[in-house]
Amino acid sequence: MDIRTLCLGVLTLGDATGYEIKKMFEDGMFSHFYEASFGSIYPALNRLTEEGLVECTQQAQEKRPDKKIYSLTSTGRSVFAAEITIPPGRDKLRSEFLVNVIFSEFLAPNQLRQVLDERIRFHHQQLDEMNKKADTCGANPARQFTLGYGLALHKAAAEYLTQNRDLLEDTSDTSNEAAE
Amino acid sequence: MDIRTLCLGVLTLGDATGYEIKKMFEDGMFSHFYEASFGSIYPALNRLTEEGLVECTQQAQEKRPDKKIYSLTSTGRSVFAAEITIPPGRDKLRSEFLVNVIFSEFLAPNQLRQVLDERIRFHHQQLDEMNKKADTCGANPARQFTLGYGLALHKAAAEYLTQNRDLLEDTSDTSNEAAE
DNA sequence: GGTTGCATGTAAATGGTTACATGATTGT
DNA sequence: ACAATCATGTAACCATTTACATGCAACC
Repeated sequence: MDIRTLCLGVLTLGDATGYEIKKMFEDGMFSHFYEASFGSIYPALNRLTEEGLVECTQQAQEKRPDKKIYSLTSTGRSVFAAEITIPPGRDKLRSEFLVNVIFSEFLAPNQLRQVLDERIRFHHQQLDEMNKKADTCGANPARQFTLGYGLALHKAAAEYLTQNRDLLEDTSDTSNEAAE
Repeated sequence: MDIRTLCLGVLTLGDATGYEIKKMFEDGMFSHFYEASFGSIYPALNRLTEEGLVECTQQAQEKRPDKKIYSLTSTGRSVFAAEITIPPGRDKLRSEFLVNVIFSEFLAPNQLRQVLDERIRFHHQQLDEMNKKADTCGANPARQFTLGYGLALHKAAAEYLTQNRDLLEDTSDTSNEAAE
């Protein structure tokens, strides 16, 4: 699944500009499980327009570039509907954090502590953010579900890290003794 | 963090061939949070050899290509040690599953059911695999920790999905009534 | 007789990011 | 004064995947 398809998906929720779509990946709905930069979104929208899957109505603005409001065409909608029925592939994850953990013997104790502190702080921050969003998303069950999913996982992660970090940190402490 | 660095990391654990490194990403230690194909590993090892970060001793084999056993040089080890102290970037995730969930109104009820069933099955399978590995990894606290982390997250995910799938599925059922 | 495992590699295509270019407005 | 927000876009670069090429051995 590429950015092109994701853009179609976003537009099923209502018309939007490229800039607004970017925000969905930055703060919005998708921010927790997908990323996309301007450099991929704008070309995607242009290509989708050429292919007739979206339409674009230009809206002149005084001192800024014209705002280009994209909307899904009926072709676009059915292309997306077809795309979304393809069984989802595996999640793709790259976690530098877990690489750090696996190779934590290479880290000084205070560095490891910092990495773990920061990670736990991050999970708590995500929990806060998601709790705030939970009110906003009202009666949409899909958004409630994904938010709940995010909450459940960040909570589990934060708890695991808090409760088990000593497994990692005790060893670095005792490695002097253990080596002797 | 690129495959090059990951290869250095793997080699800190002992000498290995490209083929063996690939297996680490397929079944081994890294399989749960990183992926890599031959097309990235072999060129990475060649480049690392050119740069003097790894060494390669060829081992002739009768009816197969020579086995190339790579080992870390001291330069390689210190380059890796430096690399690993860089604070980890954010996890990069792309979850087609969650895209499916967000846009689940586009799925027929039985398709959605299948997607959720499959996902729950997947988490249980991962739990099984990790439980099996837990015995194998003996006294290495870093591996125990990452495995425990994986177990905690897959468990939380499986539970959340099992307990809350009706949030998604009830709506598709009642959408006929709600629309009327 | 077909698939899996062993073992290496390359070339093309993919799909993205980063950095640049432009520029007013609003908030700190 | 400086950063952030709004708003679009391009070009160079990057890392990686996919598909191909080779080929025997062991298992089912």
